[in-house]
Parts: sequence; C-alpha cells; structure tokens
Amino acid sequence: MLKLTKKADYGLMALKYLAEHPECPAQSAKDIADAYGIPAQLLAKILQRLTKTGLLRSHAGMNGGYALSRDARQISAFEVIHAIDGPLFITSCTKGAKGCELTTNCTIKEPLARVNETIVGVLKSISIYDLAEREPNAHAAPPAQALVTLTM
Amino acid sequence: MLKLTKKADYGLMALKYLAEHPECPAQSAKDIADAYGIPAQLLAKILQRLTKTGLLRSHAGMNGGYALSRDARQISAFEVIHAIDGPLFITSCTKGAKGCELTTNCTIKEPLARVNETIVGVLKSISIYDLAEREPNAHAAPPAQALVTLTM
DNA sequence: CTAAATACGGACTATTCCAGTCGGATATTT
DNA sequence: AAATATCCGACTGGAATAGTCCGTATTTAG
Repeated sequence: MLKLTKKADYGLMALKYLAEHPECPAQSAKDIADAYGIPAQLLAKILQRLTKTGLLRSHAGMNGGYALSRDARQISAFEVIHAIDGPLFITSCTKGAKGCELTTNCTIKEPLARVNETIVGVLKSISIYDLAEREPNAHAAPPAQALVTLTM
Repeated sequence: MLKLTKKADYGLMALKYLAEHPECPAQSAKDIADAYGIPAQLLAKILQRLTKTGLLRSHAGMNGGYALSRDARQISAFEVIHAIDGPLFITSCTKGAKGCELTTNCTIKEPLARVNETIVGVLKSISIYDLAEREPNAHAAPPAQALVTLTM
C-alpha cells in the first residue's frame, strides 16, 4: 500500500529518459515506451497529460515527439506525480472541503496530515535531474541535502 | 494515490481509542466501532490481525475485548500500518526478491526507495500516544520534535 | 500532394484490489 | 445454559487502475 500508480512511475521514467537525452530535440512516445518495455498507448496518454500541464512540449509529425519544457533541475517529482495522479492524500478520508464524515472525530487525520506534508516536501525536493544523473555505478556522493523538520 | 487503506485508518483510530481509555481493562470491537461509526465486523477483523501481530491483547467472553499490549508510547503508527497493510512500498515495481521486471532499468526505483525510507521513518516516529493526547481545543504546543534528515 | 509518422482524445474492456458482509466455530463469564 | 466475545474463512459488490481500440488532427518527407 501507499503505492504510486504505475502511470506515475511511467511518467517519471519517461521524464528521466528525456533528461538523459538532451541532445535529441524530441522523443516519440513509442520510442520511450520501447526503451522501457511499457505499453506505448498508455504512455502516450500519460505524456499527453504531462503536456497539458505544461511539463512537456509536444510536436506532431515526423521526427516529432516530446521534450522537457524546462531544465530537468526545475521539474520536481512531485509535479509529475501530481499531474498524473492528482492531489496527494495519505488519509482515505481527506476530501476536498467537507472533511471526514465519520461522526465524532477522525483525530487521526491531523497528525497524518503532517506526514502527508512531509512526503510532499520530500517529493518536491527531488528533481528529474536527480533521477537521471545516476549511473548505476556512481553510487557514491549524493549532492543535495534535503532537510525536513516536522514538529509534532 | 499514495493512500493508506481504510483498514489502516480504522486500526489507528481504534488504537487511539484504546489509548484514550486506559482505565478500562478491555473494549469490545463493537464498542469501538460504534464510537466511530465504522462497520463492526470489519473492525473486528482488523483488531484480530493486530492481536495476531502482538500489538493488542484479546480476551473473549463477556466484558472481554481488546487492550493495548504495550504502552501507547511504545507503539508506532508504522507498526500498525505494517500489520494491517503489509510492507510499505512507494513504487509499484518493488517486489520481494525479483525486483523489477522492466527490462533495462527502473532507475527510478533507487531514488524513490529513499523517499520510501523517509516515510517509514516518519511513521515510526509517531506513536499511538501522539495520536491520542490531542484534545480538539489543545491545538497549541506540540511537544515532540521529529527530525528527519535525508541526504540525496 | 500524398503518405507516413506523430500527437490528441474519447470510449471501451479487463483486471485487480479494497470494503464490507455472511456464517459458523470457539472461548469465557454469569 | 445463555449471553457476550473473539476468531476465521469465504464470498460479494464496487471502485479504481491498467490497458486497448479507434478515429481525428497535425506536421514533415518525398
């Protein structure tokens, strides 16, 4: 449980792929799908959605495809996940405005909301660049240091 | 997305309820379910599972029910969630031993694994006691300070 | 100008997972 | 013996996810 959807995974993988091939002006959905062995049509729809939210730029026609709309360092994992899966709630009961229907108190919700914020914070601190520039062997010095302080 | 199951929510709520009523030797599943308006039979199964994993102690018969097996401060939210929902994986592809089937690389997985660990860390730092000792009005000074440092 | 390659997008199907129910067995107290 | 509990396996309904199909629009190559 507490899983990302496969679509979000696919989206992250695709952006990583694009970040790793900055020389190419665009990569088609099919190319990316083939590279990872994921269903092409499904990935296509994901990329379309990422285009609609402005993370990608698309170009139809031959040699068309998708490209990052910004530098990979400027795109966070959170943005990708949010674009694909929608808002991120850890509790089942957190609904838009009406809150929890459970009678007295879902007091649980309040502390878990902080956990939620923490997760969001962490995901925001990870950029697509971070995902890409990792050769399997270069496992050593990780640069950035994200510090999350949660008071409770 | 990235949601806890309702069962986990219910489990946390139930333990919180038990922590708030330390005077009673035991609370029946039905009592707790009624207190929150959640399905009694469903909660019963959840409590049974928590008993099997050792977080609760049960007692059949009249005036029977469930009680915390340890001090509320010694039970983490993570333990509860893990007992109910099983191991906590943020990525869809993390399977027991075989890892990811996707051909080349699910390089995504490695950075996300750290996110995973962070979440687990936060959940481990929250005890049932933390959930319970919160009167709706006492919204002021939160005591404990959990500090999560993640390097990436 | 035509054909190929590509993005776009709605509708549909399949499958999995979660939530909740049912029925019956066992244990304990009164 | 009866009432109150826990215990546990099996089943069902529904929602959400994963994936497919098919037609349209756009751009480039030849």
